[in-house]
Formats: sequence, C-alpha cells, structure tokens
Amino acid sequence: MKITDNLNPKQLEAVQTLEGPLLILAGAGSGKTRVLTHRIAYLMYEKNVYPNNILAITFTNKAAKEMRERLEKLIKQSVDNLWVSTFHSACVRILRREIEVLGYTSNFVIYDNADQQTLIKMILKDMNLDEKKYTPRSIITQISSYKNELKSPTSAKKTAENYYDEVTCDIYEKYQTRLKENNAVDFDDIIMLVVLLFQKDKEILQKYQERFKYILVDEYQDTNTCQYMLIKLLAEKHHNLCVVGDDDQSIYGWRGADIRNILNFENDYQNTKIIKLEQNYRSTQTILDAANGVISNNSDRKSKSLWTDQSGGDKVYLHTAHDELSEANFISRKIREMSKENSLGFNSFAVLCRTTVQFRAIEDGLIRNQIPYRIIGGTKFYDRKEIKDVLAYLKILVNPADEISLKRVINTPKRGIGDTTWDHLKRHATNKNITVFEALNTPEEAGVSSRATNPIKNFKKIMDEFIILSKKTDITNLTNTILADTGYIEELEAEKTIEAATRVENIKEFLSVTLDYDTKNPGGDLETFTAEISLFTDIDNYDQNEEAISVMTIHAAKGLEFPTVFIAGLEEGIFPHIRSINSGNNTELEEERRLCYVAITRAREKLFLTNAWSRMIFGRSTSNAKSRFLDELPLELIESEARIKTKATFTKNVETQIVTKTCNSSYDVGGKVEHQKWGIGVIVSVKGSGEDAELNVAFPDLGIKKLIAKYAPISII
DNA sequence: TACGTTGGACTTTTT
DNA sequence: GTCCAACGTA
Repeated sequence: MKITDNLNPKQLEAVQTLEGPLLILAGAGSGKTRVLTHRIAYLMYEKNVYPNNILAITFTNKAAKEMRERLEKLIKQSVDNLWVSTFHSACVRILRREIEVLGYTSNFVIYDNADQQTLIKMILKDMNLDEKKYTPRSIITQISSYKNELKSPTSAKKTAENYYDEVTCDIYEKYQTRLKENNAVDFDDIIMLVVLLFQKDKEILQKYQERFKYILVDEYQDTNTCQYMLIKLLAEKHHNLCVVGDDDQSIYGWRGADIRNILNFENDYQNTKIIKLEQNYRSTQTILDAANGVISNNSDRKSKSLWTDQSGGDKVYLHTAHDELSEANFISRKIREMSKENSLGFNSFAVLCRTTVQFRAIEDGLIRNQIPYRIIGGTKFYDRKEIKDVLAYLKILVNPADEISLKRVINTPKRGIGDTTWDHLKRHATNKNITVFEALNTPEEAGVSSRATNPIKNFKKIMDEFIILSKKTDITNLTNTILADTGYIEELEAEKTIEAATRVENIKEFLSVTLDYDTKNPGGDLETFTAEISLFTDIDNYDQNEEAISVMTIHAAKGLEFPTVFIAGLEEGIFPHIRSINSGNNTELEEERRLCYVAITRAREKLFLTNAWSRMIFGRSTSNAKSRFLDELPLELIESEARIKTKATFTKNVETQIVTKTCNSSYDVGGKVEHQKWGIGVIVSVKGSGEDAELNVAFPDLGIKKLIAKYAPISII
C-alpha cells in the first residue's frame, strides 16, 4: 500500500505540495489530521527527509500524541527524533538548552495561573496597591496580552493610555524581575522567551532554522502574535511552512489568538498555495446545514462550504426545560433511553457546555439517573491543593530559588512558621541578596521570633536531605519520602474527614503518575517531570474508549467527535456569554458564534439542543431569553415538542418577589421602562441604585424578569 | 500563630 | 452559592 492511497484529490494535493508556503483551509471533519500525518510520512519516505528536519506543532499534548500515534501506525514503526509537540513543550525543550543566554539557568520552573496570582499579590503588597482596585486576575490577563504581543514593560508603557495602564506596566516590570529572580517562567514566557532568544542570538536561530527544514502547524487560526513570530523566524530560511486551520473554528481570541494570522497568511508569505478541504467525513447533511446556518451570520470569513455524501439525517432536537435541573434530567433520561434502544455505549454521548459552572447541575442529573460520566475541565487534577503542595516540594528541589513554591509549603503541614516569620526571612534575603531558601540557614540573623527558629532549622534540614535524595532516587520514592518525612500524609489522615480521605486518594493517584513516569523514563530527571506536569491538562489524558459519557466545555471538545452531542444552556447570557453581549462589539459575538459552530460540528449523527426557562445564577433565579443562535438555525431542521409559555409559570414567581425600598435612583417601583425586546414593563422592585440596580420588571404576557440595569437594554419612560 | 466566623465580591473559555 | 480576605479570639 502506498502512503498516498485512500486520499481524496484535494487531500492528495495537500500531501504532495512540499516546497514553499502552503495554507490548508480544512473545514471541520475534513480529514485534517489525516493529511498532516500522511504529509509527514510522504516527506520521510518519498522525499527521504530526515525526521529530525521536520517540526510539527499542535496546541494540545493530546493532538500531538494522536498525530504521532497515527503516523507510527501508518508507517508501521516508531520515530524518535521527530518533533511532534505543542508550542509550549517544543519551546521548553529549546529553553532548557539555550535559556542561559537570557540570564536564567536551565533548571527553571514553570509557574501556573495560581502561582502567577500569588506572585502578583506579593508585588501588590510591596507596592502598597489595593487588591480591590488592581485585581490580580485582570493584571495577569493584561500582562499576558502584553507578552502575547511581544511587548516588554517599557514598550507597553509607551502605549499606556491612562494611569491604571501605567501602574499595570510597573507591576508587569516588577513581576518580570521577580520571575527571573525566582528562575521561573510563566506560560506566556515559554514562547516569548524563545522569540527573544532568537532575536538576540542569530547563531542559535540559524541552528534551529537549519534543523527544521519542514514545518507544519496545526490549528493555525489559534496562533497569537508571539507564536506567529516564532514560526516566522523559524521558517524564514527554508520557507517550507505548511499551516492548517479553519477560520471558522477560531475560538481563542480571548487568549490573544489573532484570526488575521490565518486570514493574511497569503500576504505574509509570498507564493503561497492555498488548498481547501471541504468534504466532510464526519456529520450528516442535517448537522452540516445547521452548522452552516449559524456560521453564515458571521462576516469576514474565507468563503468555504462544507459538503458530505451522507445526505439527510435526523433532525436537530430542541428541548426547553423548566430549570437547569430538569434540563440535566432531560439529558440524562434521553441518554439512558437512547443507549438502551440502540445498545450504544455511553462513550457515544457528550454534553457540551459554554461554561464550567453549568457542570454542577448536569453532574447532579447524571448521578440521579446513574449514568457513568466523566468531567473534562473544571477543577483540574493538578489544580487540587494537595497535588499543588506535593508539586511545590518537588519544584523547590529542582530550583531552590522558587519562592512561590517555598512560601506555599513552608508551613504545610503546620510547623509554626507564619506570615510574620516569612516577612522577616524575605526582608533578610533581599538585604543580603540571597534566596529565601538560603536565608533559612540563619533564622537568628533574620530576626525571626525565637519560637520559629527551630521549626525553620528542622524544615531546612529535611529539605536539604530531600535535595540529596532527589539526585539518587526515582521520583516515586522521593515523593513517598517527602510525604512521610514532612508529616503531610499523617496530618491528612489525622483529620478523619471525607475531604481529607479524598485528598489522600488524590495523592495516591499522583503517585501512580510518578510511577508511570519512572517506568517509562528510567533515570528521568525531576526537572523534566515537573515541567511536563505543568504543561499537562485534563484533556491530554482523555480516553474516548472509556465507557462513560463526556461532559466538557466546548473549548475542550475541539478536535473531538461523538455520535450524539447535547449542547446545554442555549440562552442569551449563557451562550452567547453575557460578556460578549455586553461588550457591544461584534468581534466577541462572532467568536461566540464560531464556538457554536464548533459545538454543532462535533456531532456525527444526532444533535440535541437544550435551554431552560429559569436558571440559578449567582445564587438567584434568573430567566434568560432563548439563544439567538437558535433563531439562526434553519427552521426546517428543527424538531421540538410543542411547549406553550403558560402564565402560571410566571405568576407563581410573583409571590416570591419582595419589594425593597426605593433608593434615590432613577429606577422607581411602579415606574415604567422600555426593553428592547420585551417592550414596556412595570418595575416591581429595585435593589441597589444607579447602573448597578437590580430590577424586577413585569412585562405583559412574559411575567417578571430580573434585570441588571447596567446590562439590560432598557430605558426609563 | 492558628483557627473560626463573617462579610463582600464575583464566574468564560486554557497552554 | 462559593470562595476568599479580614478580623477577632484562644
């Protein structure tokens, strides 16, 4: 069998066009991974390109793993020196070798979101800034987008438009300094630093340019400026760059992904060849029509129309439930019914949600109906407190300069080393220009209370022992020793609560991860292990063959497919998300629409859409209008039970309304407002004032709606 | 220093 | 409804 067998003409062309820039516009389900793997095989076997001259980049480890597996299956052997990896892990590999040029050392650690947050909080405290005004979360987002745009603190400050931005840039500068002092990098640094490295040291750049003669990038529509630049630098020499993507599936704009990277590819690279893959092998015609119906409402797309030879198919089923619990119930019952009738495995079903908060209700319903499920996303395994604690211990052993991890575990389990003591140690370390870890050697000099000196010395002593041990034993043994010698497990077991028992269970699971790593990488080092863990996500572990239904966010579902898909919460405010409606700009709404397109195209045969009349948000019941995306679906594709809005549903709610006192706001009880969609209504209660006011407004025939003055499209009459 | 209580603020999506 | 920071108490 030849490598090029079983490819359609377009796919074949994409596989055989090897020299020069190539843009493959691959619609959902058009055999994109197939093309990429065949292309790599073709390079190796038909053109005798060495595997180490090829670089294939994906966004998730799962995609990388899958690509490698499919390639090895195709060529019936394993390839070692071929780089198939994510942006992040490829860049970590490069940094491990070259980072010293930038003044870090090669044992750097990676800070995740929570670590970033801790560091930002420390800096805010140092700078005497109010956490309420400068929320760590928004600061981090801002810094992240600066980095994604390759802006240094100095260059960012030049574009600052107001005082707040200027302060943010100051924080950014301090943050970057502290990271370097801790010999740590955050997720964005991983890629940005490689770009800076390449720009600084042409020799290093040339080395990698020379090595990677053929570059392939998957999901190109999701690249940000920084990733774009990285690829541009690498491909500058040979121009053999093949990017695959679908502008309709660009859903990471909020993370800095710039859809223009794919839209302008042909202008960026001269003599670009464009190949469109439009035949869909996944879904029925009905599902494709539904998806096209929605996405056609977006402007600024590359024209493309998916087609399939699987005509017809079941209609899209729409169900409106009373609230989120009955929505979950409907989904669960339907799954039970269908799996029984058609003897389908539970892994044929997926429930997709816009946000993770929706998971709780869905989970409830599935448990009540005894349906095996697993949740992908939400609180991640590696985000759990106990796992982060253990990892923090390991990270200090790799890199004792890592202050964030040190602060995390210095008093976990409790040893009587509190915040005051920490402050003393930190001040002393700063004065003497040493790390806090080193300062632990001389607590007396640091001026800590006499009560704390012994605990500090004991702590330092076991940590030093762990460092020695880490050099001569495997990670499982090391972790076990840490858990025992620090008394961590003991403290948990003494608690005798269900919660503590779960934590112990989680730690055991972590130990099975370390064991797996030790077995697969004999003599493997701690640095690599901790870095790999940091870059690992829930979805990477995902096994689609497991007998359970999948509950996940639409973002997590990208790249996956299921025979039956449920999309829950199709309501204005949920999907599209309130923030995109609120932002008032069309860009964000279009991204929501693309998200909807991605969700729909996950389905192979059956698609169910659900929403609810009322839903608990923020601990209070809210009614949302049905999602605008439902109106965009061609009517003839939809099947739904006839449901009439009864007045009873709403009058029942009226009794529970409490009229609060009228504030001096312009919204008064008894007053009238006009709503863009629902017409004129009477205010029955007001809570708060001004734009923050929460109103209950009665609309004729619609009942009482809860509205937030600032978000709702209303005006006072 | 540790711990329990309380009041306030917030919830998009992730490598 | 939940998480976190701040505060007061042991």
